[in-house]
Amino acid sequence: MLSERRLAVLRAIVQDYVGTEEPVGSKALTERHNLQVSPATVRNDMAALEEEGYIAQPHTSAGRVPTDKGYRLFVDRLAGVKPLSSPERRAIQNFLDGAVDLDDVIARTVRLLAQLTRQVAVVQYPSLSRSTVRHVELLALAQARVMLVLITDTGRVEQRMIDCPAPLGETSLADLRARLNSRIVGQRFPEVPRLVADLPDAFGPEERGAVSTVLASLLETLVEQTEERLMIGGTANLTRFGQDFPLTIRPVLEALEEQVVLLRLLGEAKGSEMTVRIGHENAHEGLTATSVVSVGYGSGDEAVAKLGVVGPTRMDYPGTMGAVRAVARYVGQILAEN
Amino acid sequence: MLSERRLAVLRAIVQDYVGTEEPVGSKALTERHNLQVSPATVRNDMAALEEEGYIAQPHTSAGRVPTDKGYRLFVDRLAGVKPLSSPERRAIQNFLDGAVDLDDVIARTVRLLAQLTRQVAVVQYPSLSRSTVRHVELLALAQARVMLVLITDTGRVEQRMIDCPAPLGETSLADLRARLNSRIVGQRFPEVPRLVADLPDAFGPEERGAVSTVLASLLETLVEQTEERLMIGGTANLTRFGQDFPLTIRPVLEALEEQVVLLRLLGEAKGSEMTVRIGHENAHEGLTATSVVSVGYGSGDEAVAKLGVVGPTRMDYPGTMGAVRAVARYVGQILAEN
DNA sequence: ACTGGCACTCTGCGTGAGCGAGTGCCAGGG
DNA sequence: CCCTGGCACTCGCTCACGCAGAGTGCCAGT
Repeated sequence: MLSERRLAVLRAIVQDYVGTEEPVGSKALTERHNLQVSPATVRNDMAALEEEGYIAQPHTSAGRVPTDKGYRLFVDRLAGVKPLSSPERRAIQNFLDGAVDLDDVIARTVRLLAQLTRQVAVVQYPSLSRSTVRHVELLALAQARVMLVLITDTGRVEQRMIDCPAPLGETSLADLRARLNSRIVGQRFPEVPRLVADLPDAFGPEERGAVSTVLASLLETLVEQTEERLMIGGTANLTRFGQDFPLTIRPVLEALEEQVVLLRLLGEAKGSEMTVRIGHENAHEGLTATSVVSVGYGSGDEAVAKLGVVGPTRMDYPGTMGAVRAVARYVGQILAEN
Repeated sequence: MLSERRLAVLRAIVQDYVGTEEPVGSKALTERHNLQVSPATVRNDMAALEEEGYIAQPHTSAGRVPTDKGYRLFVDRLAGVKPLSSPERRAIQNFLDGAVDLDDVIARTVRLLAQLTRQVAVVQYPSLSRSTVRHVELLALAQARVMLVLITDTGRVEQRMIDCPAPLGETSLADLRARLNSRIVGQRFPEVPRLVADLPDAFGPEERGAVSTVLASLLETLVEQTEERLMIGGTANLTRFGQDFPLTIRPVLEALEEQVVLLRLLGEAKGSEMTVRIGHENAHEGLTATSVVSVGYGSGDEAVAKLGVVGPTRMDYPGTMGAVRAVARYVGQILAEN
């Protein structure tokens, strides 16, 4: 168990390192933070912290740098979440209030987060699997061609073209539309297949094929579109990463383009809690030098999607966490108002 | 006027520099390209080319590097468009054929272009202003709440929520829907306002307000969504830019995030012709070290949007132009099939 | 248990020499 | 008139050297 003072030393190291981006030595520590002890004492503490794996020195006779484990301890026990200043809060609200539709909300959120944290922002579109159906629309485009439009409670719209095996009359289409909507509006996506299974039985034999095709397409849309989408912004902030560019930045950019990776990253965090993944905890080669701060957001009490930022492990955790949390809250409000 | 051989020297310089990324000297030139003259002669030619502003030397007694003007000449007169190999063509077709909807087509196109050219790819969504209306749908979500869904001939879907001043009956809504569609389906967006101007007159006084609100919203959607969208990919390729990273890559990333800038860039190129903008021709501070190769694409003879790549001025122009043109063609085909 | 002192170990930076690539110019030859 | 070979010159790059400066570890003293 680490003494109180050693924790204080670790905290000071993290804070200084985040600020200066340079290994921090014992003398500088005693000067900048009034620890009330001499550099020599701090050195002993640092030796102990290093022994435990919380800090490391890049080379002999250089200052110390926090390890992933050190950041972990810092985040878990030493740092709070720094609330935003009220001008910042006002700015968020103003910025988000101007949004006109879901795409716009997401786009604004990304820009906002990137600006606020000066890091790369990632926002997941509200997941279809957790949202409910608001409306299904069927449009006859041509003889045997139908367009399916699906509207969710979060305002997301998905469409799909369907070629039917046989033409479907206007009245049958209207009938199907009415039946579909009465059954599945307000329902969650995973419920839908069960609820529509027997629908073809309500139609005549010559139309049953077309109806089945439409339903199959609907289910397919539900499944396929459950695959989630992301929006990313603030990649220019990666240039503030460090100086050994090509080696650090390249894999990060590659990882960011692999949406699958990001989705897994966001998805792994359970529930809507704020989650911080530090360095190697990310289980992705390109991201071992980055931390991911993520949190769920949603219109109600439950999270419909996640958002977060990706930055160097050497980041301002309290500030970043504060910004992420605040933005998530406001986005939730905006969605609820819709 | 430059002699034939001097043009050959310029071509050789560009090709070598693109390959090696290092200033190229007279000796290396005579060795790699069989120019049939001695280094000394080449030196004289180089001096002349430098005099004319086509090449420059980074420092005294270093090799020569093409200037923007040199690249310009190279692109205009010295280089053709390199056609893709047939395996490449097949790969394009296979890759694009798997797309299920418009979003998917765009996403795949971006990845494809980025992979093929190893540069940053930019694809513009089919512009609403150049496309026609396929269908308008009106859905009553609640008493006085209507959702407007607009479907274009390129498969794009835009939706919008409308709060009406007074409830609009189901039959009136159906009536409005039918009238709207019969008037504007198949029409181009700019025509729409004229075509629907007198529609409210067909309704009774108590509904006219609601109808006007809906129409206003429709027109607003047309205007607002004419604002074009982009998809970007392959930013990881920026790391191959050069070694003085932070200074070159940062402004480029920033420019890429400013969609307005990119849209202007793509938009400036007239018609659907292939356009190459080199370095300072881009008229954007962050992009003076980059070239943009763009071309229009569309389902018919006319371009509905543009796509292109952004890369260092030192790029393989013939290859890049070939890839861009080929991809644009295939995307056009895919859209036409839809 | 903390402190002051001391010797030690590195990294980083500036200096200077040597090398090599490349140039410009000039005189000579087809 | 144009091309060629030769020659002196200019720089940028790399490496070795040396010197500070910062930081550490350890030990003896309070």
